[in-house]
Amino acid sequence: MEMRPRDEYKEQQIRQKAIEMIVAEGLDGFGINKLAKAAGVSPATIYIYHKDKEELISSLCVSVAEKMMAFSLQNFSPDMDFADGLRVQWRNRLKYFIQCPLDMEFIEIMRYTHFYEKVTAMLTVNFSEILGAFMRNAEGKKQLIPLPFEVYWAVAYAPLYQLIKFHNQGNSYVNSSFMLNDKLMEQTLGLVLKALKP
Amino acid sequence: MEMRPRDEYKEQQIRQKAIEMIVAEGLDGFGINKLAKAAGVSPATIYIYHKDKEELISSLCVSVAEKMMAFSLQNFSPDMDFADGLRVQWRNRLKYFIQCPLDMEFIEIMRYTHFYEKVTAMLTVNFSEILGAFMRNAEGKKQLIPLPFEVYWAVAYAPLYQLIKFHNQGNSYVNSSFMLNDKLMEQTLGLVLKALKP
DNA sequence: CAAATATAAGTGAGCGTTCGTTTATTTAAA
DNA sequence: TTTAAATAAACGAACGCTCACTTATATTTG
Repeated sequence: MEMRPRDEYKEQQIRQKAIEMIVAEGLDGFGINKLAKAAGVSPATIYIYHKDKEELISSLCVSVAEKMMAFSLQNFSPDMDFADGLRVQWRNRLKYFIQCPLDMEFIEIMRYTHFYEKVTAMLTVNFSEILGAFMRNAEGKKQLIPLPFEVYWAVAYAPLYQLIKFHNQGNSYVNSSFMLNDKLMEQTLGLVLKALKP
Repeated sequence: MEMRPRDEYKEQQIRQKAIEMIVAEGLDGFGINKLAKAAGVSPATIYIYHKDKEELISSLCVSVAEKMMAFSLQNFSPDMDFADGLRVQWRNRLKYFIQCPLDMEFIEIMRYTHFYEKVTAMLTVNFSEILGAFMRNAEGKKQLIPLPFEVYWAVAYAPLYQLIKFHNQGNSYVNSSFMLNDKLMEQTLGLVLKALKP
């Protein structure tokens, strides 16, 4: 006298198709009934796994952000040499965006919605502890100019994200077909290190 | 036998409240009936000035982008010295975001919707001509390392946008209250110039 | 110089549709 | 048989948008 087990594949499809739909059509083009059709389930099935639309999207944000952070910190330690540590982080983010391009775009869309507060709250804990420590260590070793955290972050990471943006939208302001590769990343990282080293 | 003149204030209110609403609640929280109430007009009045919801939003994107570009190119010329030219651009963008913070956030929200294609098309024309020329001139004068346009852009502008982002959301990953000011901007610009100069 | 007229601005009510969500029922594993 | 998963159908609410109508203004008319 036991219960019928959940079909994990269905929940997986719901999550996958939801991200695809939001990336393709934006948050305003996203709907529960549409999602149900795309995922091949009944609308009511979605409500077995999620309280409501709000909670579904929040849940997606959190799980994607967790995956991104796990990627980002692979083979990384706060006491690495500055140039090595920054290179590892850049490589990890590039690897993540090549392996999960939809996730990257999904997070960028969410950044300007009220959902992002939950992501920020999570990222703050980890990034402030680990990356804050990395920054302070590098400063101590005289491998990094002492800077306010925001200035450091803006110079150290924003250029990479901009390159990824150009890549994702397939073009920049002048090139009609831009593709990010290892050589371009390495060149940009070189400039950033030049800026940040004493 | 003449006509009743349009009340320009009404159209102005429609546009203003639309931007406020989208910034506050996102594209999915935006609606024609809600907008009509906020602007103090009838829903039907909106359709005197705009074909439909799509055209209204497109029109907002274009006019905001035009205003932003006009700001951005004030007192700027492609044949300025590199450091001076870049400083003028940074100052202009900062001035714009202080003077029109809603516009800035509006554009950022729109960046990840299908409306942004129209903005990109417009920006491409101007930015590629004027800023492309600025970059080539600076290279010719040996004031800028020769770089692919995307790498240049990512290093030269992305850090400023990141600082503005931190400011707009009121906090970064570690600071619970971050405010961008001239001194921080100048410090960051210094790093960027260091990276880009030969 | 009113009063009448023509024109377009502007509106309230409500159309048909789509939305997020729920209910009544069936299906499948234990 | 029991339990929960899963669904098809349908709900009220909210949506974008339109229609029949009123209001305001510039001109023409007497």
